[in-house]
Amino acid sequence: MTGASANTFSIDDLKSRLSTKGYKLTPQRKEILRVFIDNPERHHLSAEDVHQLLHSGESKIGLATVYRSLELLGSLGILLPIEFGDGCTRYELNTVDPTKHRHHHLICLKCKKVIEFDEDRLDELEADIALRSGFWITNHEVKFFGYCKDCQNFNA
Amino acid sequence: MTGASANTFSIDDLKSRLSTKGYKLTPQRKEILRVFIDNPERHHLSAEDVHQLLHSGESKIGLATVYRSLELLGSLGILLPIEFGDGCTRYELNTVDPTKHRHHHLICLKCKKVIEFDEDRLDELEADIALRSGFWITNHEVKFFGYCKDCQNFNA
DNA sequence: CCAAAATATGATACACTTTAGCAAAACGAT
DNA sequence: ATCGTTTTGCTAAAGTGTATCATATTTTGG
Repeated sequence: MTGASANTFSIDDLKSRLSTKGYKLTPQRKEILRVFIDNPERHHLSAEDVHQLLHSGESKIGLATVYRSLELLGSLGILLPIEFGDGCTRYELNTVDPTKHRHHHLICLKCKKVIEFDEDRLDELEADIALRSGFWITNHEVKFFGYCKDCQNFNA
Repeated sequence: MTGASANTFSIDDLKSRLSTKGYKLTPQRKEILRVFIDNPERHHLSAEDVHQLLHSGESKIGLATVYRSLELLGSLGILLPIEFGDGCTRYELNTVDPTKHRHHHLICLKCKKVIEFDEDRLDELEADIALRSGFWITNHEVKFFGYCKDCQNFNA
């Protein structure tokens, strides 16, 4: 037990996932994954965010490496990319258990606040769509747009 | 009746929506909306797409104006912005009837094909989330990622 | 443990989408 | 028709992400 919750990935998971696909375990990749593991409250991190967080320590990982590593970790299913329409791709830790329900995002159109909502309820719809379309669905993404409690009084 | 389906916006709708908010009706804005109305089979248009389609005619509308108009039409609820993760914001015509169910998008991770699925079934979930979070939800967006019929045999 | 082969990194230049700034033109109300 | 305001078009520039390539590191096989 290395300290990570049983619900998310650990550095050990990283090692095995990399090696089975022929990728190498480098200190940079470890550090980048650690940023996500060690900052459970700061998810939705962009490449620039990760780069800054790393450099606030004593790391000197190049920005290009951050971009490449995030994409790699995404392709391994360790991170999930999300787009909030703010001009950059953000990532969050995936859950280890693939049967686990996903969460949705509510995005305030005024203050840009993003809050999470822990309920899925899309299994039935997903199964139906897969059946009718012939798609093999591997993931889904749901976003609700609107105005949060603090902002909804100020819209004409 | 100007020829547009009763389900989508017409140039007349554009005029009234603009004037009630103090915006002006310009030929550029009319032409840009017309691109969407006249190309029902080509939706999911990016600013660059619209610019190209306009210039394949005899129009010489500047790219910056296209960007500004798309954002304006989006804020008026005439167009809906969508992000497919291909590096640009795309737009599609909104439906006039706000109670009309929205459609979802299935995105093939291999060939990048986007197909639409005409079923919503999120009303209950949306109402539940609105109640619990205090959000006033104005829109939602659902995307399913996976592999289409043609591509799902080639993934290890 | 060492050496060779393959992969990864870092720095920089580059591509691409989108925004900002400003002078000139166009809209619409009087 | 005139005036005030908005809009356009051009161009420069910001910002995110990718390509290149020499150098460094990891892994594998001896």
